[in-house]
Amino acid sequence: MAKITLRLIADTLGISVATASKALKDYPDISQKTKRDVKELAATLKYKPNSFAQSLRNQESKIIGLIIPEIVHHFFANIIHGVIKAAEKEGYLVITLQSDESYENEKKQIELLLEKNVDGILISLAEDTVNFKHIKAIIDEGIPVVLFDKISKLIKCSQVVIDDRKAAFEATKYLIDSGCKTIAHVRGPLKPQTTIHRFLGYKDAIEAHGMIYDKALVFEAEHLSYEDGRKVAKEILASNQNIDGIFAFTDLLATGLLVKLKEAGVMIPEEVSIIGFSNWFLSKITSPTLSTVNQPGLEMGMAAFKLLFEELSNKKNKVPTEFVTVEIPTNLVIRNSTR
Amino acid sequence: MAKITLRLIADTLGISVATASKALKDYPDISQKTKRDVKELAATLKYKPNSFAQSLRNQESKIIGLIIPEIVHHFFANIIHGVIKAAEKEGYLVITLQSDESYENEKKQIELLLEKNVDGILISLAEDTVNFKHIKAIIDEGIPVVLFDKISKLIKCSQVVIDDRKAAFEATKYLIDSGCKTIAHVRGPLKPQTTIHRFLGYKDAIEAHGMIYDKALVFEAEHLSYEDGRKVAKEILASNQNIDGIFAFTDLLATGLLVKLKEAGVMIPEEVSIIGFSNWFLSKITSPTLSTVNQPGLEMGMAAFKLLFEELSNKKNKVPTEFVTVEIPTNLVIRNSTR
DNA sequence: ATAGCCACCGAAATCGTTTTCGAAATTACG
DNA sequence: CGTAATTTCGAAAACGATTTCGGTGGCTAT
Repeated sequence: MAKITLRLIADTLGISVATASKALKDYPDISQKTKRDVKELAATLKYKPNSFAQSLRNQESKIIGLIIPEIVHHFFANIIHGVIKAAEKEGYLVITLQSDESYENEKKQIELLLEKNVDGILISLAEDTVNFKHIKAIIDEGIPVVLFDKISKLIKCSQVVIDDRKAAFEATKYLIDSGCKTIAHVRGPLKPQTTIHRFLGYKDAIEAHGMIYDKALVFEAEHLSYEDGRKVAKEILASNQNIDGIFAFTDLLATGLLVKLKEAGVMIPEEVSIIGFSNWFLSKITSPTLSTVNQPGLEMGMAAFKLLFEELSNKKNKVPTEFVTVEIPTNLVIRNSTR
Repeated sequence: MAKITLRLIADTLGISVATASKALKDYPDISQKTKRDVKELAATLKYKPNSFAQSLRNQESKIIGLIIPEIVHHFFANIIHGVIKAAEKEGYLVITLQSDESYENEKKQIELLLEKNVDGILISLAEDTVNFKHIKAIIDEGIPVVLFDKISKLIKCSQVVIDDRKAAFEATKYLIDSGCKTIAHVRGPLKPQTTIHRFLGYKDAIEAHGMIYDKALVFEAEHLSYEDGRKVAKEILASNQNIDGIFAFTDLLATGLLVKLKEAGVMIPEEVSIIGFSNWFLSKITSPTLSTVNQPGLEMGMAAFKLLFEELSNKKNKVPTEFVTVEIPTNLVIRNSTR
């Protein structure tokens, strides 16, 4: 069976390709009858315009790229879902790529996406990425880029973030308000920029409530893993500081802390309150269930696409885009690991 | 700045577009000098072939589609990762779409992918999908399709699966071998076809080891949720059957069971052994940690792409493909919820 | 009859790359 | 020197859809 092209439709109807094309797109200079005929035939033949030809002609692919550090990750999976969902609504499809937190991969993958002529790119920066030339280069080429979550203020483009500092402040404040007197913070390694923000939020809250910030109450986990949560729990137990509240950098750490402390006979939350960060799936199934800060991945993904979409539309209409930074609100999810 | 096209390169070098094109692709009928010149200029101008034009000419997009029921899901996230990884190696990019377990969405999304002229499609069928006309239709159109995980034997194409029945058999056998005398099975709703296979594996194992299959030991969870795991745990407690081993349809159910039983004072695994299915992330952080069947998503994703890639290559070389069903081996992961 | 004005339609250029086929230029060889 | 065999190149035809810019032909108004 032959391919269904405009040519075929035109020939069987005895009209020109141009007329057929215009009929399908409701050009005003085509008679009603011709339009009907063309549309009918197109429908019965199940004509699908060849996207390559369309893209070549219109210089747009209706495909966007999405680069994230890690796919198998509750938060990023939510991001992917949000992006795909929002994109589908506007007729865009999404090519997803994983950078593995590597700058080199990130660079390579941007190339791959550009080779496929995606209309725009959504990126959450890899931990390794300290140099932004590769991002700036594509922006200069006129390809719209929107950054989300792992962003850099040094890059001039629209961004989607949460206010880590404020969220950390709220979490710590909750511990204080619920009666904790000696509150520890378990932070992550230096690499993710969020580490410092959440730490500062913790410090802000301590100091804003008449308590004294004490360096000895800040513990560092080498990796953001369950195992390292357990390790830090041991340190906390050994430190003999009467800690009765812990704000952990992320749920996974918090879970490690929680389980290890429980194993050591500590009552959660009666003796020690624990609050995590991200609201991963697992926080619903620890025992006790984990209080945490909800980091809304779905909303962030959707917001990121919307920004990109606007920029794409502006570009088509030759309207300049002014870059904005959208902040997605977080919220405390109080469960049973806090008083 | 003007676009970098072959035309531009050809003009500045005073040669024809045809020659420039051939020089870049090392055609034997181009002199070394010309090749050098063209390649050099292309490099300094950062020439990137326009993929639309290439696709239009070559009738291939080097993009494949991936449709899964749910992105935010540990197993499927692994699948996505595997597919993307394997595809990237062969120069393919992946458009991912989520069917939300809906047949209608699945149909629509296949259309979207076809409109974008993907070279092939990878699908894990939605629960709602009982009719396979839409899949057969695209196969008949000559678009390679590979099914994985949620498959149907009624569709003639390559598939990637695990042997649910065998895996369930092994899991139940482990319970028996470790001394359990009264083993319950918590199954899911009827919709996922795997429900029946895992149930049969359980039954096989019971009967193969001189035990008597007892319907009263099979509990049905309405949804595959943590909450429903807890609900079933209550039923189990109320049933007074001296159950000392449970094989659950999936880790989430198992976790609900585990937590609720523990809350009720049951010692895990001393009094009741529990084994789940899938080896989700959460099985590493329950307490006790959960024994389970590892369902290797990454490998399945990679295998699925490889099958598709072979079929794509065959198609290019006009070699017919014979469809195969690849079975990815599962393995027991014994942790602390079993004796 | 001529001009003016519609309503419809189509030829052709364009998007950028690939590949066939033939032509030109050069070399080899009897 | 003439002919054959190589090299080396380019014109042109795809691949399909879109859109501009003119055409027709038919009708009305003067």
